[in-house]
Amino acid sequence: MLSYTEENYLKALLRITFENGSEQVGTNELANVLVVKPATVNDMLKKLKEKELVEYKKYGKITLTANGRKNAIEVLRKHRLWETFLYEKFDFTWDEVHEVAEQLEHIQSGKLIDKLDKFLDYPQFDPHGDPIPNKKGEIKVNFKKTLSDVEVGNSCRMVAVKDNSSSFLQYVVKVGLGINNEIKVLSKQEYDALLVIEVNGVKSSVSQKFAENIFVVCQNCIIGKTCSKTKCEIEK
Amino acid sequence: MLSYTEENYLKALLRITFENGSEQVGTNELANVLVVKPATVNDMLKKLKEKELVEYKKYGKITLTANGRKNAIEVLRKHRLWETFLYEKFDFTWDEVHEVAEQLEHIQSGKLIDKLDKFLDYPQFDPHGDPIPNKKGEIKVNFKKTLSDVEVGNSCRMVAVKDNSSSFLQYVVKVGLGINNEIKVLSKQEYDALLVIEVNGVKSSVSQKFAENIFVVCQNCIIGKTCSKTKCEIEK
DNA sequence: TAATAAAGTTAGGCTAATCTAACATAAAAA
DNA sequence: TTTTTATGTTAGATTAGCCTAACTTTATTA
Repeated sequence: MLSYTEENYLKALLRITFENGSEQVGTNELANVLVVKPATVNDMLKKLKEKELVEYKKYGKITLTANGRKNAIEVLRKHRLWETFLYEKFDFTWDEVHEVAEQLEHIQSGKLIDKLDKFLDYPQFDPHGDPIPNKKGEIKVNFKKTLSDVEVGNSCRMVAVKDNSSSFLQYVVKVGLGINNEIKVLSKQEYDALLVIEVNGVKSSVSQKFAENIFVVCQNCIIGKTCSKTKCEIEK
Repeated sequence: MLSYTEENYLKALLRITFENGSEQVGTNELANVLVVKPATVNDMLKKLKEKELVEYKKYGKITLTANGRKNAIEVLRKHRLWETFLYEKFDFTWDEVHEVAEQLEHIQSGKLIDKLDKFLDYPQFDPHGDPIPNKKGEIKVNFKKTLSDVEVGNSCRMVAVKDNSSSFLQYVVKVGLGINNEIKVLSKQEYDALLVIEVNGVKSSVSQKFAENIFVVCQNCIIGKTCSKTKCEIEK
């Protein structure tokens, strides 16, 4: 059984791994994320190494073991399921869910999580558009890509906007776009990256600048299988 | 902000208070309930006294202050709301809810509890038939009375049985009784305490022995206002 | 009422998780 | 390649919550 604190260390390691697109994590980096001193991280690392949850050598980088990763993903799964629950069932806003989910993610009960998952009808993404690991520990890819990262021929789903100016938002509406809309990228101009997209059967042309301000997720890849940080190798 | 452990001490004090029908709690008693050593309780008591959550003198008895009681009731409220949630929404059984609620009761979020309360439609009793304190901290009485404790002319609600033998349970069914049924006590024979009760409009006679094996709650009294442990002063 | 038992307290120790301050190593820059 | 900076480590201390063992006070009972 892992302590509340140990779980947080593993979760932070996983998060950094995702953000960096690399398995290698530094002591200071981890200390920053957890808001503790590097010395503290060092102590904990010894314990986690002892328990075979991380691998690291003196002055080297930290990586999660398979078992450490499994535990971290389990915590992440709980966190994101609870966020989804709070958002959908209890009218919490985007900014409110995180803090409470930080606490709820440590509740120990397999049955509770299974029931929660079922209750929410097995959601794949949390309210922030981040993917929820499934029971097997598989995670759909979501690197906070923008529409401009999507390859020609592929589809994605809009989850958020980067620019919140009203002029931009009005433009978004005009194109017929909204949260959760499926967007297919039909073509991309080589010269200026002008995109032709299709939303609800309607085709539109949008500039690169526009595309860079639309956050999307691609729902078809599992981390570690076919996707990298910048490129998403979908076969639909 | 109270720690997880401090909350548990306060909750245990409140629980003992209810069970004893007295505000006076002993160190060993508390240690037994919390499954720690008396010395540990002693240490914690100093801290709780310092924070003005309990009152006690050396070698004396422990009592909750108004503030300590308020905090304890808040934890109890959360515990019982979560039990109700697990039971009603997630198909947990009676025996499963407690362990998980022990964890959930420490989640800090006023909004969460308000929404939970609303989501469950402001329940007054948890799955065990124990009363859920309302937002103001008022608790409806429930001393795990049996049907034989109910005064003539009063009504109560069946919440459990004491005897689990099949012969008894078959008798219960025959009388038309079940969990959550409203029971009105119409009369009581002085000589042998034979009761005439009414359930769903049907009158039956039951023996004292039978009545002593039916747990009921009376839903109309607030602790500290009109009720004592053995007698429930209802004005309906 | 004196002896015994029960209840409560104190002192000293342990572990998990944190800190500061000083030190060691690796990486970057001059 | 040497110096400087960034990164990582160690030692020693602190706090919360727990323990055991020895002691003190209160309650019980012979």
